[in-house]
Amino acid sequence: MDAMNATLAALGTPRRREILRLVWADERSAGAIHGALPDVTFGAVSQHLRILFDAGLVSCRAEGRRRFYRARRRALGPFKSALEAQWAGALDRLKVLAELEEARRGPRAGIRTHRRRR
Amino acid sequence: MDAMNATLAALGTPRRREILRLVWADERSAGAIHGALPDVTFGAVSQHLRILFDAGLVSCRAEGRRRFYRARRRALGPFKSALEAQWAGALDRLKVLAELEEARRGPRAGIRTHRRRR
DNA sequence: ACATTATTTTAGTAAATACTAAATTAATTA
DNA sequence: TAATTAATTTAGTATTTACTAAAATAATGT
Repeated sequence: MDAMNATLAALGTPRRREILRLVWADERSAGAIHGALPDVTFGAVSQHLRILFDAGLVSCRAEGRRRFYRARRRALGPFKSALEAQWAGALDRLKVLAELEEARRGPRAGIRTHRRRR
Repeated sequence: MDAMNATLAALGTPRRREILRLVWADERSAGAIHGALPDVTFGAVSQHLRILFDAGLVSCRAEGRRRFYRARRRALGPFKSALEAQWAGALDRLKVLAELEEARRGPRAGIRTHRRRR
């Protein structure tokens, strides 16, 4: 997969754009990112971070047991301004929430799925 | 779904970017687009065209029984230059083919799926 | 060593997606 | 009118994806 495909695939979901936004201005630990996204598990956040990292859209700095992520704004090139423009609107956060709700998929929180071996 | 989400979701697959490229410089009929994509059915192309149209990334002009599609380059804003840059490379067509092959999903051509009522 | 904390990875599930083949719609032509 | 052509839409399937919960990994602290 070339860089363009990885970039556009990674940016193709509202969830990952929300994560990218959280690490846009400052770096944040994976746990802090998860804390800002109350409707998703830590595991899911970690998976999205990996996709963003593999696409080269975020950097990762280990410090102790934490890992700090930060948007690689230069790597986003022409997409940088488009994302910033969208995030500029004051009511945008509400739109993003509605959009996330609309775009949700997969099992819902609290639904029991399966049990793993002990 | 806001415009940004529709745009990035539509651009998120190599197949739709390939279609967009085909209608980048000149308009083409749906059939001509299908003709340039030998590994996909006309129906699948039509579905992709609808997604691109709904996202506002292509325009559609009916003439007789044909429909001519064309990229709405202005609507692509900051993505325009990124796409053009990727398409500029001479060997890019080969890369796109490899990428499409890698990204293929769904039933393969020739596999019998089901039979509809007569 | 053991427990705690932070994160990743794995295994499994539900939903979305990309696709095919067939049916349908619509415009043109015989 | 019926046949032909161009395209869309529908119904059904396989694959991918986004997710959860649990297990595993890794660093730190006791």
